[in-house]
Amino acid sequence: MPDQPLRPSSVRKRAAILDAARERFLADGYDRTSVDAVAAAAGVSKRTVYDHFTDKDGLCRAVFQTAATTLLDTVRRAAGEELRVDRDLREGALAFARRIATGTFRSSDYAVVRTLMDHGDLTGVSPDLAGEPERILASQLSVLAEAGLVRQGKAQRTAEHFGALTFMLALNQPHLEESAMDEIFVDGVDAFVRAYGQ
Amino acid sequence: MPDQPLRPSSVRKRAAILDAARERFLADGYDRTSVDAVAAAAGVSKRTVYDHFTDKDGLCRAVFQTAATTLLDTVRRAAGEELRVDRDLREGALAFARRIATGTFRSSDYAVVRTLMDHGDLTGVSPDLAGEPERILASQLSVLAEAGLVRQGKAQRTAEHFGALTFMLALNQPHLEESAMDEIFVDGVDAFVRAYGQ
DNA sequence: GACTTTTCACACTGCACGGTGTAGTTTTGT
DNA sequence: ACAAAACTACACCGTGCAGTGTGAAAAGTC
Repeated sequence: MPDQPLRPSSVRKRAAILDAARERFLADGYDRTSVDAVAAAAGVSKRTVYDHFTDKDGLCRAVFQTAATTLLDTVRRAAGEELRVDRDLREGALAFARRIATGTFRSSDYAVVRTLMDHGDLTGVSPDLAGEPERILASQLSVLAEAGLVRQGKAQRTAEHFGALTFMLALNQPHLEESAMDEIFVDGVDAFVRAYGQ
Repeated sequence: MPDQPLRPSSVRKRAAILDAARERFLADGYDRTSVDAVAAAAGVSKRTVYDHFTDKDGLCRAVFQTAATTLLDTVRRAAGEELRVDRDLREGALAFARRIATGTFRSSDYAVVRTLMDHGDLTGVSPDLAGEPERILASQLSVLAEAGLVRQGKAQRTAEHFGALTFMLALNQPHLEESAMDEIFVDGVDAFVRAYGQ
């Protein structure tokens, strides 16, 4: 089965469409974004969009899939590498937050996932991705808790609180300067450490 | 100027349209909600909708206006009456959260405001309502801070953290049971008191 | 250079929906 | 009872947009 349509230009165009779609979806929302607009933004014929993705919903699913994958990957890696038992909690938590921000905010993956989540039929795309980042974080926080660095208790809730004090707050603020975002993280981590550190 | 169209039925229909619109907007989003659907849900002719509100955007603004007004009113009253210097912080904060929930979640005012905020031209409807609840809360927290009940510092940020740990978390959870929501509030207030109480 | 795949421009269909016009019917105040 | 105001049913227009068909051009492969 040599059904590998790996024409390099094809791959490039596909990526361009995905990028443009993510950008447009994020800026204008799924409904307000026309496929024509995506095609134009990608510098591609509208027909080509439909050649790569069966319909608008399929395009949406692909964008979501991509963003979700890199998001989860970033969270997993950052959690494992920054939230260590041999490190000061405040320091590690702040580094974690910053890594998520630079790794997913810049490419808008986090925001895109939140934006497209309820919109469209993402059923089956990523099995209950909702709350998955928190679950990953919770599992790592459990490790820290057993080492006595973090207050014992509901790990899931602890993770939710961390996310609320940092990412959620940052995402709910539109037009955010780099410095303002970092201030949110510093303050959020500060409050988190006071509430959950020991 | 006898330009008072205060026909009682007219008032009732107007309210019915507003209610139906809020419900539909919240369930399906602004774009996915057709005026026909609102009219049907309100048990009213489509033409009547356009008689009361010039266009879909006007309807949106009216819904937003209404929700925002009751939201701010509820926050203001609850903050003044529950967050008092002669009361235990945890107790007051929990009562505050619960009052906001029963006062605005049940009628979806909080969620509606957040949903319609970016959508449509709300310019001039409510001058920078974004963050206004937090500002009210911040001002009340300042009072508590001066009484030594709450950690001194950026009052605005403190308010944001309270909101993040309670309302934001509750709103981001769809299909929330009454008991689950209360648990979120209890845990959130708990964390808040540890981080900001003294 | 011959062959295949991919892309493009373009024209076209169908539909959902925002918004209007109108003429008749119901509600309501006096 | 009467007239004004409010409402309804319904037909209608325009538009924006999802999605398709096609045949020719371009890009890439061998």
